[in-house]
Amino acid sequence: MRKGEETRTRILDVAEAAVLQKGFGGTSIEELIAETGITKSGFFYHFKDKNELAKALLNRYIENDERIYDEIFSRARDLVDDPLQSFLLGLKLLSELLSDLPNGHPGCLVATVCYYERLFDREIRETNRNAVLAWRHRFRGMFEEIMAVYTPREPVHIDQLADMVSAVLEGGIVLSKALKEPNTLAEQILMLRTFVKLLFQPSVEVLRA
Amino acid sequence: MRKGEETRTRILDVAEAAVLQKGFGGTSIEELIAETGITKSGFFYHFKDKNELAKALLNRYIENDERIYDEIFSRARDLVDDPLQSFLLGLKLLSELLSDLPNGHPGCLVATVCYYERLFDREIRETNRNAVLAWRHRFRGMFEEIMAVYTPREPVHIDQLADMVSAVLEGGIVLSKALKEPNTLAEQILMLRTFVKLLFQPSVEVLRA
DNA sequence: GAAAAACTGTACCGGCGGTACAGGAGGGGC
DNA sequence: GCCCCTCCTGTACCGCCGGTACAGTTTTTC
Repeated sequence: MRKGEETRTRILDVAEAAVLQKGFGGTSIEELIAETGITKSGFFYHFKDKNELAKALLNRYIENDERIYDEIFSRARDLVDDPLQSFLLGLKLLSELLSDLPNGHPGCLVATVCYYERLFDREIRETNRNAVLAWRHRFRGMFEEIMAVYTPREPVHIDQLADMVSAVLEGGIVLSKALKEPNTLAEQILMLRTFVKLLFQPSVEVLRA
Repeated sequence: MRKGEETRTRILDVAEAAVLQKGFGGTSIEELIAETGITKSGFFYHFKDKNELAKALLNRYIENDERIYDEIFSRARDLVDDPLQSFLLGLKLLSELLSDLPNGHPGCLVATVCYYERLFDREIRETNRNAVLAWRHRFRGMFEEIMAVYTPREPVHIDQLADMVSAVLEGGIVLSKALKEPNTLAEQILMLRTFVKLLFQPSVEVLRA
């Protein structure tokens, strides 16, 4: 019971790194068992096929992802009262966390899955979709709190605004990986921060009035 | 000579659609030749291996991509004189073009390649990197023209601002695909447009003064 | 110490990427 | 009318990989 979990985790660790570098189709089971130091039979004891591995990988990734956002934004919430300032601080903390990653962001499994849709069953695609909807829900909640206090200087749809956070994150990851510039992702988060600031912060002129 | 080009193009067409749906690793040569109606020998006459296919695919994709941006933004340039208004119009045209795609954006090969890095040789990764740098260069040029006339309301690095266009595009594609909501991409472009507008347009308050 | 969990070993299948090589159809130039 | 070049087809083969099957063994847990 306990030992099994550990091996399973080790397989998932190796698999996650491999999949983010080579995609699902480019990652062979043989290579995973070689690196994990397990036999093929051992692998199939834990996962009945590659699809099941993908499912476990994606679920674990999403859980971890959610946990990180929970931590960052609840910490920002604790430090600052105002919802706008708290969100801006959260983005700052996020960008710092991302720029502290030594080799850059390893890649997002949700993006990997969406570029592999036809290879997986409906359950995985549904899980993936729900992960993006959860991001939307999370950021939407934050923008609702902000909009209860501030009025945006331009009309925006709140869901689209929430999605923009996810979009800049995903896009930033792609750029960072393609450019081999780890910092690009953190910089993009800060660009997004500038946008949110501009959108909600009363202008100097208004304050003067 | 003529016939060969045609077959080659047909292979690339089939391969591009397949790769964007299943990734490189998930796309088999056998399936490509089945759909193209060609034999395996015929395929290898045109491309000596999968890596060469990837190279041709990526180069063609990038060229086409550049062509589309050229058309859209030069058209916007013709219609409007002011560099800011011209860029905003370009984003509008781009979002319209994207929302007119019946099945949504099929996916970006540059993103696919960056999630497959370890599978390809250095040449392909370099090509991919240069494609992203070309986007940066393109949008940087536009923002330079804008900044010659307008002053941003918040301090921004011009390269990061240029990268944000690419980031929102790439991120929007990921979200659109994952959510199965074709419109999300177009909406994100318009969100970016709102940002650029806010960043450069003199506020109402200033105009009143 | 027994039962259950967590594996190992072996043998096998079919699909796929890739190689090799021989040969043929069709068109353009001489 | 012949030749050569491009553009393929056909056949045979290799080794890797995903996956199956299943019997046997070690390790953990209670």
